[in-house]
Amino acid sequence: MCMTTRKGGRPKREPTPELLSLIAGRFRALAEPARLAILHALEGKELTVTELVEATGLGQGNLSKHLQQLHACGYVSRRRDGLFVYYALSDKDVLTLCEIMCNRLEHDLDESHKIVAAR
Amino acid sequence: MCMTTRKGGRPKREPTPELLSLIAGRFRALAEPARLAILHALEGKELTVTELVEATGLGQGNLSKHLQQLHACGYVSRRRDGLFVYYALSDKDVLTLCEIMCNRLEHDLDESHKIVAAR
DNA sequence: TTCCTATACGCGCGAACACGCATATACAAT
DNA sequence: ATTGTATATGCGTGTTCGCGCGTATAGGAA
Repeated sequence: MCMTTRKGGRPKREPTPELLSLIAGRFRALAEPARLAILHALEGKELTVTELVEATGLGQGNLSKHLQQLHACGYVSRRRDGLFVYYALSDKDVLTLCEIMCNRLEHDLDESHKIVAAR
Repeated sequence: MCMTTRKGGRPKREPTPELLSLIAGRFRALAEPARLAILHALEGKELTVTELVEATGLGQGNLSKHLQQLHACGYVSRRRDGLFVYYALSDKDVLTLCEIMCNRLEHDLDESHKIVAAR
């Protein structure tokens, strides 16, 4: 894990329960298909809530709540322009996280397929 | 996100709801302080369930269930030796994921601290 | 066999959460 | 002011999930 050995012999921070909860909360924000769909829709472009409603098929109220969570975790940024609020990805790490997870999934699904194919 | 543009102009796979659910499920397995504590305890060494009970302070039954989830996602591996079952990290990516998340958290907390200190 | 230890599993409760719906707020236009 | 549009927020409900407790299963020792 990340919080054990800091390179260079610096003080190793044992993960307190509070720290673990914070990290878990960040993962939890990504543990929902609807929010992943939002992040995917925002890849590359900046979108308003209404555009996100169309892109994801979610209800407006529901979508707005998901956006609050993503914003609270710092995954997306908000910009108001008149009536519209534009959301955009504010963290490039989140794409890396999803990519790693996706590669893992691909790998595992390939293995499952091999097992089925091998019989 | 990972499932949009495949380098080399290969067919871009639009994320189906099922795929998003699978990815979300993988993140959800990491969205729990208890499971993060387990992964942290397993870093570097292989431990039995009883050792993990001592290391994490979790109840045995509860811990066993968490281990099932981590195993189902492929994060940990199992090895039986007599009465004991040894668990170990089976995926190096999970450490990368936690490290990225931890760095994000550090960065955000630093910014929060700056805001407090600047006033 | 019987007994003991280690691990897994089933049940019930309470908390957290996603969703739909209604309503409130923010801003622009007239 | 009023009206309309865009976004946010509160409520009620159903579901998921973490946890504690008891019990079942697996394996070893006597």
